[in-house]
Amino acid sequence: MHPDPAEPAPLPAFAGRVIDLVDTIPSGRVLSYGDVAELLEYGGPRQVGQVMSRYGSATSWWRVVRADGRLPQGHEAEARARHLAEGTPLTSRGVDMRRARWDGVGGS
DNA sequence: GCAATGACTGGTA
DNA sequence: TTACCAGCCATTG
Repeated sequence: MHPDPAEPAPLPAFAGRVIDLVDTIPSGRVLSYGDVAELLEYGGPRQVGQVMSRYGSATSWWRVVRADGRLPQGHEAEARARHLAEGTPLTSRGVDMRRARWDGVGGS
């Protein structure tokens, strides 16, 4: 293989997968951090959170929430506004996981 | 190479 | 119901 000198994005392998998957989440649906790690068959929820913290701004980060439906720590208000605009099922706590959780396959 | 970090999770009190 | 604790594991310093 030839090393490509024009590679400005030395992203960690995991980061690229996370961003790609998050970008695939349909509007109005969400995944938990643990779900993302499980679908990627790699790492864990903490690793997904770290990727979002660093590179999340480049994708629909608000569609990734905590397993209990709470919004990302430190971005609750902003995420909430995004979900309201997309029509995501919400509860008083955050996202209604029973209705908004995406299975990663397209099944409603 | 080693130690600490973190947009987490599930279980227990 | 809420609050706290230990485990988790790639990435970063």
